[in-house]
Amino acid sequence: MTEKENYIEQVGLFYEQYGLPKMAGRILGYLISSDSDNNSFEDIQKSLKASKGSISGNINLLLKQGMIVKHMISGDRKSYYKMSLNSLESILDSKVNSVTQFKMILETGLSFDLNGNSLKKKNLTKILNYYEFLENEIPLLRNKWEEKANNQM
Amino acid sequence: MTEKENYIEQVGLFYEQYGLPKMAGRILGYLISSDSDNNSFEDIQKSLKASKGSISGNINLLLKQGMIVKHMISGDRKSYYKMSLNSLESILDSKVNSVTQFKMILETGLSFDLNGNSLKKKNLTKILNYYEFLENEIPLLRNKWEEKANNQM
DNA sequence: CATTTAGTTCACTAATTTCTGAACTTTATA
DNA sequence: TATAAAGTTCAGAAATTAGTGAACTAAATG
Repeated sequence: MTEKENYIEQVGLFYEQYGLPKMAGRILGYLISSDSDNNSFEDIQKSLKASKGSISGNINLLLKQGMIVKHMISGDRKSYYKMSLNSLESILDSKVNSVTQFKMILETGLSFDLNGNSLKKKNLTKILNYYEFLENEIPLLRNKWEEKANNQM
Repeated sequence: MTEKENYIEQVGLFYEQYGLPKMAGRILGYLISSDSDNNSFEDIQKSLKASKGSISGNINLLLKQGMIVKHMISGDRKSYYKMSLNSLESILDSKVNSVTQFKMILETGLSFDLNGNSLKKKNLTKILNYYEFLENEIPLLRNKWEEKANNQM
């Protein structure tokens, strides 16, 4: 196994921790370590020595999640893929989403606790406050990044 | 299925999205919606109608991840569990960790790209900057929360 | 219009993860 | 010292998820 192949496997394992199929992680590893932005389906499939079915499914998964983008080259009917830049802000957006979801879960759960003065309820309310804090702060972070990114251009 | 049982299943599904076993999520749902902080192994097992083995394994998983804590009651040899408060800050810490890991992955990946001036390299460097930004900002967020939490007491 | 190319779909298989239940350990009580 | 209680461990079963490969669609080319 070359050093690069080994790297690609590591990226696969890294993303597996976060719930993606290993193959999707390998595709990201391939895109990160490749020499160009023009990575065709075929390049990816041959490099990763996997079936067309698996590459197709995982590419579409990554597209749906906004982690990669597809682009075409005129006069060429292959599809090309690269890491997505526009997903940077959306990473924080989706974070806000899950924070909001969890807040709702906590609120619903607390509504089952009839004994309103319990220590338990107080503690969970603290957790609720924390998620509310994050819900407010993350969009500020998003703005801060956008400003910074604009200034750099 | 009672409304509460239904809630517990929903929490199970919510956490499954984030890579926990459904049963671990159900345990969290049970702890959130229960009337007290003193939830014994037996309470949990009987409520969730699952095997002792599964409850044991999943409780220990949640303990290891710092999502719940165990406490004892004197004169009683059962173990009791509740949601963990001290994990609030550690949520952000572990976020920093994974950001740092991903930064390393990007850096390693870029080192395979020999064509140093490519557009691709420039774009990935932007992603790298973003993760660097997060790596710096998240600890500030942690501090801000700590201050706020201290003032509230 | 036949052929090639690029990729998708899907039934089946393989791999992995989770759950169960019975045997076991450890500590407490009669 | 037997019995009980509380939880752990682990082999095997069940369920879920991922990957393969062959048949298929759609678009482009000869």
